[in-house]
Amino acid sequence: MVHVFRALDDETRRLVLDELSVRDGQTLFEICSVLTMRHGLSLTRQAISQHLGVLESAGLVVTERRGRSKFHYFNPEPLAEITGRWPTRKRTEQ
Amino acid sequence: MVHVFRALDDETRRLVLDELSVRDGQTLFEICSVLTMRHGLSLTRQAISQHLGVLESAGLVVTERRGRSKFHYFNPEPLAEITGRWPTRKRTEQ
DNA sequence: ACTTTAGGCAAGGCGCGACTTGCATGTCAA
DNA sequence: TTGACATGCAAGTCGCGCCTTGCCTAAAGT
Repeated sequence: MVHVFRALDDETRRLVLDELSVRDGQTLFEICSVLTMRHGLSLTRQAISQHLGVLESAGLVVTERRGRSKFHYFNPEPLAEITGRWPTRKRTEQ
Repeated sequence: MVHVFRALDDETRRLVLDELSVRDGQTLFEICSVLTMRHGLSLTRQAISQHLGVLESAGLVVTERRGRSKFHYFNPEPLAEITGRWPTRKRTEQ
């Protein structure tokens, strides 16, 4: 089980979440190609796969397998832990 | 300049923000002792100092120096980057 | 059955971040 | 000014995370 904060501490994983926000339910290869085309990333398929594993372990991505394809969906629920941990207020006067 | 996501990817730094949320404007030694007492941490003063440096570099902590003391204040503003990056909606149907 | 396609598993390299140790700087009190 | 207090700087160790390479499993097409 990977912590949400650690999952978000990587620009590639954040870009993956960006992409899934635009178009949900993409496969590994689709994510690979769109990351290469639109963001100039040159990573191997395994690298992206490991990133997706981290995101899934953190609960930020849920998957569904159909045949030989695996579809990835963005799940924003764990983000609530971040927004709820600290009160969003202005700093107090000293 | 440290990224907000990286600054938050450390339980010690998150505890520091927790403590500053409870009582703002603490010095390095105060943070050290309260982390040791209340959270069972056994870190050196330098370790905590480096953590505070990361938080300050990320903009999550602002400081003010008076004499030989340095006071640390929690600044929640950078957290907006997290909450604003991804839409908080339920996942679409496939 | 054979090939192609989509993905998984495991080991290794490599760099960076967390932490420590030691010394230096600057401030306040007596 | 001398000593104690609060913090800063720098080098070094060590573990872990990111990425690659290589091989394997399984589903679909022909």
